[in-house]
Amino acid sequence: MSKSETSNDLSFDFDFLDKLVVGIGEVSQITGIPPRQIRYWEEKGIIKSLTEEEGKNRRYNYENIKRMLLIKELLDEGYTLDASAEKVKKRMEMIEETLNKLKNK
Amino acid sequence: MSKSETSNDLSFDFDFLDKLVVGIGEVSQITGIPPRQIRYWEEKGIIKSLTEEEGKNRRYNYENIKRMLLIKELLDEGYTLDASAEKVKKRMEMIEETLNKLKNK
DNA sequence: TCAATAATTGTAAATAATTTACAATTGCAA
DNA sequence: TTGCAATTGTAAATTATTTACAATTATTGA
Repeated sequence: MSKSETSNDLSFDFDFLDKLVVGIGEVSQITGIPPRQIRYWEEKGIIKSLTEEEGKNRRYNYENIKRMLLIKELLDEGYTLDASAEKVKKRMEMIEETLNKLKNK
Repeated sequence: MSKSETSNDLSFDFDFLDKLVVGIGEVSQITGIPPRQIRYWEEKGIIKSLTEEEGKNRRYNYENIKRMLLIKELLDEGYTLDASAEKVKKRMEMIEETLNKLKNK
């Protein structure tokens, strides 16, 4: 069975995560990070919205959300924003690797 | 390690799916179903938004989205909307069972 | 302590996206 | 061709988000 077909096993969920794109309000609900703070992080270049056009609503994917959650954790641990962002970059690579392994299985 | 802690294994993704809530625009992007059609299905009672207050924007969870995708498939196969919804109900129970097994592992 | 910088927060005005309601259209089977 | 299911169109009102400018709070080194 192809990865893109619907099924009740787990292969579908990875396709789902690939397609998943949400707005700032949803990200805020999911992560507990206020929209204002998300915009600030983006302004600083810590995260990037998928939206290309100016003035349109921001869109984030799973990787973005994951990144924000990790940064939030590190901030709580006492790291600065820049240090957190740096650490997360490395951590993201590990996660990405894990997901890719599972996706191509 | 607790299920709610962040990690680079998969247990996190289930927590993520639990928290995932998206608006109608995002659902439309993810599923390919036009917002107008999603509202129509809701009007008919086929799906239900999480929003309690009238006039506020609709919110959907993972189960809702999965349901819509399954209905869309069955419609393409030639089933009526009501028949699709009925079939999906049973299919959802199987999926729910599978997810619960994995969540509590 | 004081100044400087980092991080966050507040908010008004403009714009984007969604809602409801009423209506029209399309497809199909009896 | 009639009837019903399913979908689609759209205007006006409302909700949510954006940008821009500014203020506030926290931390750190002199």
